[in-house]
Amino acid sequence: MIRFFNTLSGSLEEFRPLKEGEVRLYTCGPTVYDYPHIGNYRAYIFEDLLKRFLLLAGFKVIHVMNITDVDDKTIKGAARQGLSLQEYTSRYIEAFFEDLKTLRIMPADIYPRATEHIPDMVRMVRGLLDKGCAYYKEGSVYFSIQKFPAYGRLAKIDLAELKAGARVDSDEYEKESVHDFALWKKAKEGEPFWETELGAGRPGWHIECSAMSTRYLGPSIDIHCGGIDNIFPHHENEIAQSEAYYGQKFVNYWLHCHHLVVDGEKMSKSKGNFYTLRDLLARGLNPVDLRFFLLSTHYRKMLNFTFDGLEQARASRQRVLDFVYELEHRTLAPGAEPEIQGLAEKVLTDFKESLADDLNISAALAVLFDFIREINSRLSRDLLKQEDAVRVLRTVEEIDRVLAILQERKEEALPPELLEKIELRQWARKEKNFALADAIREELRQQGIMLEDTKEGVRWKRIK
RNA sequence: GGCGCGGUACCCAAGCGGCUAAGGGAGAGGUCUGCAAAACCUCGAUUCGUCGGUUCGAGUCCGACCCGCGCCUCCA
Repeated sequence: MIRFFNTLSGSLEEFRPLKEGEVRLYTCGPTVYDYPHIGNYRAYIFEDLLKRFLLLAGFKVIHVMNITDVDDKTIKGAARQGLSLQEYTSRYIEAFFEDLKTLRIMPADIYPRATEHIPDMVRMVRGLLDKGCAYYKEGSVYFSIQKFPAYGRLAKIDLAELKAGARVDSDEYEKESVHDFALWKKAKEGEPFWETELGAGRPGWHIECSAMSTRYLGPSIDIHCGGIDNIFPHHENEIAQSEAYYGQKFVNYWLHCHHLVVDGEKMSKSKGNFYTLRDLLARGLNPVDLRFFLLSTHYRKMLNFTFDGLEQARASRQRVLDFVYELEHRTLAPGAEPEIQGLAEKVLTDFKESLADDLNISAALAVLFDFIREINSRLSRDLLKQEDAVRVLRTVEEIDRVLAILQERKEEALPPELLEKIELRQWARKEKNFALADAIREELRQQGIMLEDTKEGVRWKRIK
């Protein structure tokens, strides 16, 4: 049984897709006004874990992720640099896709862009106006939350308490009630706009997700994800629009990822306390280590980013890599031990079951590490045969369909002059000229190559 | 003020009423090795923010309190 924590009910629920064996997944994507920071990627990596788990569990997954390429920030950014909106955003879109690849995040099936779905949004806004759930005010269209009694259910916000008080709304447009939100914003001097039946203007932020998710996934979908900060008002508003328009339940399971914090404070653009993936790559970080770091803490738990934490993740992942390396390079006796097959099967089952429990990654990783220790132990006692090693490797690779933290298959080639040095060192060792041998090893270490002497011969790996 | 999250070993982190409180990192000792590295073995919280309560039995449920954080405004 698969269980997820549904923000809507505030509790764990058994997961049942609308259509047997298929999952319709919508995840809130980036607003492409800048390079995303690694906090943003925590959310995308959580969604990647979810998706990969569902695939491993045998579901067909239809995944849509939007790209917000028109909003206040993109408009401002483009204007500042004297670029067209499209020129400005295309850079960041490209960078985003590059980052996804770097972090081994599986691509969505469709990446709809707001600017390419204006008609869908207009149609919805028109419909909401017709139903009396929206109104015009000085050329803009607003959703009237009074017309949607369930408003506040997701965020558990009481409308009465939302009244006037608290904070000042920074929106520059006029509306009837403070918490009504813009569906369509009237064109402003010097800003991009679309000439539509609603008048000249551009869409509000929330409507795009409603329009684009229903466009590709239908009016009701299985899972909708995002960061915890999207709950209110973004997702609350999406529910209001979509359900008011279609008259049926919009999303069955809302899954939200907690924040990445740095020094105990939320990482965010406005606070300036953020790192982009590029920042970290420039520091020599291995992106897959970052992936593992972001992946290995449960998605509903706040994660504190520190370089020490990153180092711990690196070391932890290295243990898995060393294990795989060992299995691939050890010379073993032919045949198979009887218990290995059962053990491998149990590991896979336990791994899946752990994840089935609201993506309990800690438990899942514990299964993997227990397995590694068990096999290593047999390895050191010469209790593993050739066929066992193959089976164990296959199991780890199966697990890695979800984790995606293993080394790339291709063997990296070392420059010939380095290979020559390794040869020379082998000769020196044979001659018992250990001073020379150690000097060469040290020299290679300086160049980021670590040598290990094993019964099977020398092997090298990159450090860092 | 309202809503919500977290406080488990030196660090990260599972556990959601009951076998000896997972797992990873770091550390200590040992085995192997020319030396390293990796791996293996052993050690490491009589204790789970504090104080009460419920229970035969509580990190695990209830209450109060302390500490840290998030949302209520664009934000993953």
